[in-house]
Amino acid sequence: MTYGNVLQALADPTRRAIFERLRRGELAVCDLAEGLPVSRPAVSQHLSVLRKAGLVNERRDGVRRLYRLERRGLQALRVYVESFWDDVLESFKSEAEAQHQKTKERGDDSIRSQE
Amino acid sequence: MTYGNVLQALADPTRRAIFERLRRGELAVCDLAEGLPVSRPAVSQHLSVLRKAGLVNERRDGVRRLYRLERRGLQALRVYVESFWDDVLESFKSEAEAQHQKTKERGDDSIRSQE
DNA sequence: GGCATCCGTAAGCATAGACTTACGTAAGTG
DNA sequence: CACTTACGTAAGTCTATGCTTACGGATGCC
Repeated sequence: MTYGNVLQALADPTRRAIFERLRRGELAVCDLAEGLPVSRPAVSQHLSVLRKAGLVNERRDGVRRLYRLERRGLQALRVYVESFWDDVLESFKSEAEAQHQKTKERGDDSIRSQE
Repeated sequence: MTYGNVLQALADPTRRAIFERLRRGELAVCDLAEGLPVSRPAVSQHLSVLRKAGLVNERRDGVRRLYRLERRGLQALRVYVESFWDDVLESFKSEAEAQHQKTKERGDDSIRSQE
């Protein structure tokens, strides 16, 4: 269960649709299936992938199985993205400073010309 | 350029390796290729996908092309994940309260038995 | 001009994976 | 016990896509 699995799980549009549908609360497989353009077994297979990625949880209720969101997967992705985001901001910061330095040396201010 | 494209772009392990290599700063295609288990054209194709997802930027330097991280793609993913994260926390919060309520009604405290 | 380097793209191939239908199983209902 | 409902899984098909080799264009150097 790493962010790699999470990214791969959320890469598929159908799987994202399922995932986002669970945002409002737990749902059974048959309820998830209707409204989606794929068959119920397809939904089951997608749920299996989401579960292995730590994005989804299972709960039995009689003959039905209620699926709901799980924190672990999303948390793993969150940590990955945030740490990356810090690095990106930092690199842009130092880059901007270097650019500013160059500009001062040349004595012009046409940085925005390439935007 | 949506978070869907970003997720799909980062789902591939090779593409993630390229992306993470650019964390330390800009690199040319040939520099990116060595150390990776794929050919240089493959790297070019991956870079094309990353660029279309808004994750990567291009800059020419003589005969070389230097690639560096771009904020747009990662920012789109960040917004998506964070908004989702808020919802997940909220749903867990209300769920915990409901569970607590039930516990009080039954007069026991064995919530943790299923962990 | 002639040559080398760096790169993107086209074409073809092979595997991953998303989907379907068919089937077996578990739980509820009469 | 029959019957229904809800679900997972197996098997097979077909498309998407990641990879390779081959090629052509752009830039720099002599």
